[in-house]
Amino acid sequence: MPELLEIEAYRRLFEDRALDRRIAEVEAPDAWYLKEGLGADALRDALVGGHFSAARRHGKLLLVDVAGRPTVGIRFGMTGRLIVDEHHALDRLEYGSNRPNPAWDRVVVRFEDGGDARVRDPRRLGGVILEPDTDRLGPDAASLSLRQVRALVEGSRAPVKAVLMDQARVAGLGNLLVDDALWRAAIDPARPARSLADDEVRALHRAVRTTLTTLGRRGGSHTGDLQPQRHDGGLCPTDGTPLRRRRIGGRTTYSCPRHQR
DNA sequence: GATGACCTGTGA
DNA sequence: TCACAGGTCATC
Repeated sequence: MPELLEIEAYRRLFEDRALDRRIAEVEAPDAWYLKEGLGADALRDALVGGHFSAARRHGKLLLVDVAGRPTVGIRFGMTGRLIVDEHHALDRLEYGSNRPNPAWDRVVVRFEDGGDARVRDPRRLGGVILEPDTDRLGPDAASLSLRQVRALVEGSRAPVKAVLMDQARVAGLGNLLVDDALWRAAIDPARPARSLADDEVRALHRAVRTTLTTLGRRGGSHTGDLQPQRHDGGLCPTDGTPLRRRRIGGRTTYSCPRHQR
């Protein structure tokens, strides 16, 4: 599913290929996909005749600026993809369908030059918003400071995993990235956040950075060390211990009962 | 803060 | 045929 790393890949694709092209037409056949009262007509009015001037990202939210017009926000849910002129940002998407099916195109922006940018989302869990509000998102996980990690875990008795996945506290981390980061930090995902000692907070901060750079280099959230072991009988890549499977923060969680404490 | 609903393709 | 995947939101 798209987490911070995938959205960043979408952002780069958009920046590389969709900027400064005059928008001729907008198709939004799925009214469900337009959020917060936005209608197909309003989206069309906001875009047609303009051009995209920048692509930004905050957590898992992609923000595309339109020169002199309102910004468009795109959320990709867990199966959403961005396609520009038949170019995909990713080879495959974990848990998403990798079959091409134009019926899953929820929003298509056609450029005057004949190309287009489209959001393809089989499961319709994503959505497009006009002038999205980013105030309710925490700091972006890609530039998280040690001080911010300290503030994050301070005072919360929720499982540290739930805290890391709470987009209001820190934006961009999803189930897979969090499991991999906690595995790297050797911290049990179920630990109350505020029970972390200072050296564990440091380890967590380091682990989030390492996870993002390492998996980013490998090509996405699904390239984690834990990923091949996310199944019955999966083993810890460090010490070979059978992994534990639980539900924490409402999500399936894999962790090593031996070295994650 | 935890839980279930939303949505639907996939694989057993 | 059905459990399962999980980002987000409403509700408890």
